[in-house]
Amino acid sequence: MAFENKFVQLRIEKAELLRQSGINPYCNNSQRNSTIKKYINVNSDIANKENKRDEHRHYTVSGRIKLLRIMGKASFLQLEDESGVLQIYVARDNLPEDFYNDVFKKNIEVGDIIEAGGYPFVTNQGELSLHASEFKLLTKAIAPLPEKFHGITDKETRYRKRYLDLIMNADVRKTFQIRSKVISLTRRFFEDKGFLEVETPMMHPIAGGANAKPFVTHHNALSIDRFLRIAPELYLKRLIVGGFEAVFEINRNFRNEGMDATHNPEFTSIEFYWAYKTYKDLIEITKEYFRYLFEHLDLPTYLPYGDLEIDFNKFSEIPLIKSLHTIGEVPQEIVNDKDKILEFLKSKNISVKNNLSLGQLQGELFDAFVEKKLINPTFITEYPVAISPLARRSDINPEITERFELFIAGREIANAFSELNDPVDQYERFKAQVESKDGGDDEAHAMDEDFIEALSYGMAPTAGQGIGIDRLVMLLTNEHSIRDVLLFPAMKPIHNDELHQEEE
RNA sequence: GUCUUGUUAGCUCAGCUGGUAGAGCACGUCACUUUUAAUGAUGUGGCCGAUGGUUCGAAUCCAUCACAGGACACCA
Repeated sequence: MAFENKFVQLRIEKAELLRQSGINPYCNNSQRNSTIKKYINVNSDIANKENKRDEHRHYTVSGRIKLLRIMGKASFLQLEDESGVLQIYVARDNLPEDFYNDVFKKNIEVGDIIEAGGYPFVTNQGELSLHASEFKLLTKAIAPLPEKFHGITDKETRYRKRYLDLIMNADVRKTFQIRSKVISLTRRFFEDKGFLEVETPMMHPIAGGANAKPFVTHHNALSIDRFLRIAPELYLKRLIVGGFEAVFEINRNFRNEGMDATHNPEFTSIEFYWAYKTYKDLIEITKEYFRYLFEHLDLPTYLPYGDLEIDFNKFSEIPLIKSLHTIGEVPQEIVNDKDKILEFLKSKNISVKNNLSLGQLQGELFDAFVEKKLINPTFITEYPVAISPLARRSDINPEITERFELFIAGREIANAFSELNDPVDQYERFKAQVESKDGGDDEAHAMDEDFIEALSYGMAPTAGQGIGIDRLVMLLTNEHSIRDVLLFPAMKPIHNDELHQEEE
């Protein structure tokens, strides 16, 4: 039952007492005329004034009481708004008669949202404060806040009740401010380059554009199932067919897979497509994009990430096959021989699925021996065709594609390629995917004939790229769980009956 | 999915080889007009995650389940 907690009960009683004495505990006529940050900036000169005060100035600030120290006839409280923290000095004799004793001391407590008006002064201890002559309760908090010193540290509570986490942990607010800035800067960067922001469907008849298990939903009026999109790729390419030459979309993708420190069922990515360009141009624009982000976020390009240190000035580039030997230390002579790779993997106790092609095995080698070693930003290029169903073949070597993935701190951050625009080749690759799907690979790409038809009308040579925004923000904020960069990460329901109610 | 560690008051945490449930903060009451996690006195507050088992007796031991953290696997 709601409100059964005894502390909540007590505070509800206080709200009732306030009502009875004519004070609305949820009053909304705020008179705020300054944020706390502005107050602190404007009054930074007070320390140098006579008596360390200026009674001619008057400000009204609002916020949540984070700390309260009642000392008889005077009290100090720490007030926090979005912009900062300010100490308020409240004394009995500066307020209307009986207000301090009957209202303030009895019914105001930590967690309440209040408003205080008064003049700036500096205390004996040297802290700029506000000397209150007006005091108003704006919102009574009936639930007590977590402990004032340790705050809230339990990760489960922090994720399930993010509002509490945000109230108690200023650095968490900071992380999400950076996240917001990254998205806003990303949008501006691409707009300034002449890209058009578009919105493509979230509900797809065929889950395409990536290899992943989709979520399924149902459209009642049409009696058909729809898939939450796993990637916007195929729709964005249709727009290139239609004549838009540079498009991007920043939005959510949904994948019905496991959850861990780097995977949430819904995650945010930017995908952009650029006609008359190749993956080589994407390497350049990616470097430029990172420079732009660091400059506008005002971040040093040498960033710590856990035990690692990442130099965002040091971008390097190496073909996948070459990286197997030079970075992964896989013997040079085996990397192009299926049987020798299988033998090698076996000797390293790495088991792989049966019937993998050479390209897939090279991918396995890369995952096992190279990926984790890529700390500074590294473009791995020239992926095998077998693991790149939507990428254009190299004109020089038809077994590899014009593709790169960007790795930072041992993690994939971006995936890009010159797009496959030969409709017949694309059709054949879909067919190969469908065969491996029939062979048991439930994440293989489905046939999308509508997309093939679109390609048939001709898509200009195009390069396209996807960047995982969540993982990028993790890098920039030194966070090691995707849940720490998602305001409301996916959580299992706490109670069993919630979990199974759908089945009944 | 596997392994592993957790789950005790609103919050942060103790609780040893099984023997009446503990502290700090918060909250109540009292004192205190320049404090800084204010201070001093005093008091209230528990389905010990859930269900079974072992035992004279379980927060503690065992099993199962739920949720969470970490690692691994999967997800190119």
